[in-house]
Amino acid sequence: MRDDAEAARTGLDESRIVAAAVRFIDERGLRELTMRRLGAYLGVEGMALYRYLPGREALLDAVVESVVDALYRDPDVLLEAPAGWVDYLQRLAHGLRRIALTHPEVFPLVATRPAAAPWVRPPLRSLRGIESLLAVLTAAGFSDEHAAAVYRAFSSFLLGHLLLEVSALGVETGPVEEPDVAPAGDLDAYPILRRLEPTLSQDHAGADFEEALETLLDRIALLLPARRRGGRAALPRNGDQ
Amino acid sequence: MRDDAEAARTGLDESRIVAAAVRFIDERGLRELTMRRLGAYLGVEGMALYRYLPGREALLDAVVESVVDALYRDPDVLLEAPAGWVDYLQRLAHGLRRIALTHPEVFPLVATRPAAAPWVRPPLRSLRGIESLLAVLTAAGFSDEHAAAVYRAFSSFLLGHLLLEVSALGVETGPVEEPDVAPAGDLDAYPILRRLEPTLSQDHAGADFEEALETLLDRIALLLPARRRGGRAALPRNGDQ
DNA sequence: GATCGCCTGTTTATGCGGTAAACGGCCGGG
DNA sequence: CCCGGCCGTTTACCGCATAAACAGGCGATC
Repeated sequence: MRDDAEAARTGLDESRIVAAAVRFIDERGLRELTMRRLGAYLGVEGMALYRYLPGREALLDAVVESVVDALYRDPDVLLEAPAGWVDYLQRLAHGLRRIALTHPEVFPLVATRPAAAPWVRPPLRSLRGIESLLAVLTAAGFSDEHAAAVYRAFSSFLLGHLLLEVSALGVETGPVEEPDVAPAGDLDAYPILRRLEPTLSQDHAGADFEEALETLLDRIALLLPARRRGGRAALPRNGDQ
Repeated sequence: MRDDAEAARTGLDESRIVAAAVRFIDERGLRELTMRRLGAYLGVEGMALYRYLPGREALLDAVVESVVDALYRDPDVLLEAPAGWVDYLQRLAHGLRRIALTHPEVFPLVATRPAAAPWVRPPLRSLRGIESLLAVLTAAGFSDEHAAAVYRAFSSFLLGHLLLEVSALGVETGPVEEPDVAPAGDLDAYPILRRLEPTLSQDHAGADFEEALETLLDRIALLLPARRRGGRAALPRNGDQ
């Protein structure tokens, strides 16, 4: 059924399969992903994938790893030679945010798939990435305990903000949607919500992310002895409305 | 096949089904939940559930709603008559954390299921809850924009912290686990990780949550004119190590 | 250059999942 | 006493993940 011309284009391979899965999810959503459909997407029967992957779960793990590892291939992020811990955390945060926004259908997987070890905190899932983060922090003068605390705080920050940002993009809604009665028409019982609805619908994701990131960095800087803060976290001015 | 004695215990009902689903998930995990299995759990054929629910998705939605609404049935949370916005946010945060820890297998559902409206930010999923939150904030003197900003910041905070806390409980791991070679034995390539592993494995979730909550509340208080802050967010002392 | 074995993708088959539709018994009102 | 409707059951369908048997082409060996 499948002959020469097709076969040339085919040429399976784990990395090709995973890349196709990522594109498939980006295009059609995670819930559409099926072994058979991914096979068809690659011009192949579904069962062919099992020659390269043990099963569907392994495929999803590989998808997550592939997407997260893009951080270390991104020239803008270059996590290996950072100019100080602040710069490092900023690049890390922006790099992960870029990944989340590039693959909004994949990101929930990055965020919620069970981790390899209990201390691996999504969305920072790569051992190499965590090692690198902790190395930068301890080199910058954070104690082991503080480095661990920063890692925890940073991962919570990223998970909360990015998961909410991508979910606001309307990810994962089924194929056809039912406008039902009216879009957001049942707010009559909730007067404040009704009044604030336009305000709530405004997109502040970028600015919120930046502001929360800066605040977190300031808070982290306070863990360091004053002389090593690099100008960060001077006395906060009060009443800045 | 199923006769009198059994039938007496049966007596289906949407709320009974949803409650059973919550218990089922708590006991066996989300991935074990199946219409047929839930039926069996209730002493009934799987198809019987379809008389009360349109389908599996609707069941999951109802599970989420049921778990979240427990907030408003909890006498410790009493969100209707709060003593000030700080107290309100603290009760809300602690109430949700209690829910997350009581139903760790359900919480990822609360956190990631597509919301009814784009401005509904998990894990705060109930219109009533959001209305109440916004009412308290605006009554306390926050502008509409600030109230919305607080809502956004608070939901990000809760989502990040609670999702990570429950996922650290080892939720959703398959039935049998493969210790494979050794538990966390492949750290040889990551010396800092290896050194910090005991530190990272310590459980700081409760203290981290409290500290991040207090910090967030301080930051929120700065949005108010100084006279309305209720003693919160005085000038932060510097260098508190 | 012919043969053989392996690598790769295909076919076939099993069991389970969600769900539609037809079914049948029981119960309360006429 | 009958009958309609409510409720759970049965039967049936299709798609999914996956195991296992299969086939064809291609390169290595003689």
